[in-house]
Amino acid sequence: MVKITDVAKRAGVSASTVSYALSGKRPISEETRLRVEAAIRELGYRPHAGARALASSKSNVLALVVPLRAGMHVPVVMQFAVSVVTTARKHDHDVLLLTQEEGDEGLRRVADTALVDALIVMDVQLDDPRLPLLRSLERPSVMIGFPSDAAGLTCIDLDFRAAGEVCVDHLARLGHRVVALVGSPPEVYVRRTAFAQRVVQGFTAAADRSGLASTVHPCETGPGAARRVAERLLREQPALTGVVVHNEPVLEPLIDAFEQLGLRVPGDLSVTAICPDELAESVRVPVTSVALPSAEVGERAVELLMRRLGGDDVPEATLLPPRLTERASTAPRDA
Amino acid sequence: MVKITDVAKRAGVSASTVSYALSGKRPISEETRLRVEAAIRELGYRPHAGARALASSKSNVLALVVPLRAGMHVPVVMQFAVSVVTTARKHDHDVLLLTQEEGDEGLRRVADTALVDALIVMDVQLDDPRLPLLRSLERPSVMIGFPSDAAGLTCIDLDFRAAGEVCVDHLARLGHRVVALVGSPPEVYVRRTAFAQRVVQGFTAAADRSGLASTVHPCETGPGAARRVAERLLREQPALTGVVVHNEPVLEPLIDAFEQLGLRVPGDLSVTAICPDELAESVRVPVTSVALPSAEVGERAVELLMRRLGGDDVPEATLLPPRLTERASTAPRDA
DNA sequence: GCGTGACGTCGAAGCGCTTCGACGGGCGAA
DNA sequence: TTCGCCCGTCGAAGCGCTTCGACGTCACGC
Repeated sequence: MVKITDVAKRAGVSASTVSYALSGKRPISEETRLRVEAAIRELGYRPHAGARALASSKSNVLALVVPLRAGMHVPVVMQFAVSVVTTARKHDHDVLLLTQEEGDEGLRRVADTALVDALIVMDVQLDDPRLPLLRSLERPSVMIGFPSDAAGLTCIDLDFRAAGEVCVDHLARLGHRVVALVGSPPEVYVRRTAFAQRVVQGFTAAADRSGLASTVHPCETGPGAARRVAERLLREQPALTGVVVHNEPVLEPLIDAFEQLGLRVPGDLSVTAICPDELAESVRVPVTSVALPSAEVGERAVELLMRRLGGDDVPEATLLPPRLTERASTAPRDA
Repeated sequence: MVKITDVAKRAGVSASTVSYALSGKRPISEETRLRVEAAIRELGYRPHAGARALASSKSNVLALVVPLRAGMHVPVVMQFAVSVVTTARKHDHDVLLLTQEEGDEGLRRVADTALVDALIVMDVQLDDPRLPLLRSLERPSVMIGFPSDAAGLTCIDLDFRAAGEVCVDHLARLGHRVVALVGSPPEVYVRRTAFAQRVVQGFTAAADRSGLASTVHPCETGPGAARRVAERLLREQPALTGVVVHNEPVLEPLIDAFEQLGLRVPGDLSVTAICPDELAESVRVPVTSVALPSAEVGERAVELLMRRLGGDDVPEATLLPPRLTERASTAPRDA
């Protein structure tokens, strides 16, 4: 193994000079720096991560806690993880993968052993049990999602409340008067997962504000469940003309079910969704949707952490405004 | 920060004794060990990961390289990753997440800086460009999938060739004489991804062996593509009664398309798939399938690495035998 | 009764890097 | 010309842990 002293010897300087040439924390003359760089290249030198972490008390590793519970849409989680890794690398950091399963103990372990410098936590619940721990940890963390009490924590997410509102407003503007929300599976609400609740709030508030009749229907995944919800909607709300879907796997089967029940989309029924753009685009009838910007959230989350690691202050709450893209699945009511 | 000397002081022993009590690498009297453990608990001591890595030249971290290219089925990747993390934790290791994107340089970096002790590489191609690097690395690695030349490398995967054979054999046993394989998107073959190729080989070999007429059709994802493939199959092979699907996202749309074209499954057409069990079970007509045992592969991959890190020899190739589960989508030809 | 091990513990020497204080030389200001 | 300062570099002191060799003690066998 080639070490920093080997490089120093070859470049004819001291080890500390090599270190400073690498980190840039002290001025080094152009000439020396070039000699050092050449030596590094010639010897294929790589600083030892552990030694670095020990001496500098910085591991340059971020922890990412991913959820694996029922009702989470996997591609979104994956896309998010990839975006975190990619962004972390831009800042010269790596990412350690933790599962929800490990719980508090896992977070405490990687933080206390100085394995990681900071943490990113996904799938936050309103009353998340990890909050006290995260508050007490001496390392910065960013949560994806908003607990009810976010004081002292850095959080970021799509503004799901606004997303629910935007969907309703869009339908209202098109003249729809009776709307329904097809939501996530029941267990997601039971767990009080923050984002699902907020969509409901936004949806209901916007409907009330515009004087629309509205109902909310949690929905299991799978075509069977989609079919049942569709039938139930038509039975209970015969005047229904606008639907908001916040449940990725059910979106396509639901539209299928409506059409099989004799309703054309968007002729008889306008459908909007809160889901990743790729999904909205790939449905047979491209769906007007509010994008789920997982990549952007991941990127911003890492950047928030980097700023905190750099000692900067960051806003506690970052709410990304919803962006609605009109596609083929919505139309004026009288069209 | 509480360190090992603090623990030592409190327990009235030397630091090395604490270390040995923790690692068990030298005998420690019951009594002393209990005192040390008490001190650790009382002080909330956690060994510093970097210091440990430096002193022992073991980081207790594994690198996992995940693919993010088109045509990969995301839930499978995710399930695999989770199983790797879970198993690694059982062996007191953590997992560093790398993306394919980082390429050779990423692998070399984490290996050479001693950030990780070993590597797991997914989505191996027949002529994978990373092979020379992996061979030259001083750290053990396990590949998920088989390149054409696996000499000197540890590989593990489902036996995809046998999986293709098992599907055909099942159809042949049911009396089907004309079969088709609906495969992964074309780019997967162009990249010469190992597992896709092997399914084709097994499928074709088994069909030839049993004297079945057979064709192979790469297929894009999405309902449109499924529909087009279905139409094409019926046009080109009117006598077709058996289909093998090796393309997760297309499975359900394809069955829909067949039924819309007037073919009942399994009445007119028997369908078998190579896909995760959950998917096969969740289709409207539960599909007879060969399971994709991602969790098991992940677990075994980690265990292979652990044995290699422990200095044991392991077999270069581990092929998991296919396991076919009969469900509702296949029936005798004359039924 | 003494040599021989095994057992249990200690001290010291690193592991490879960062960082702090110091120091010599050059230069601008007085 | 001299003082002071900044630039560029060096040496030494750790960072917190593991591991090696050594040492005292005790039990056992002859």
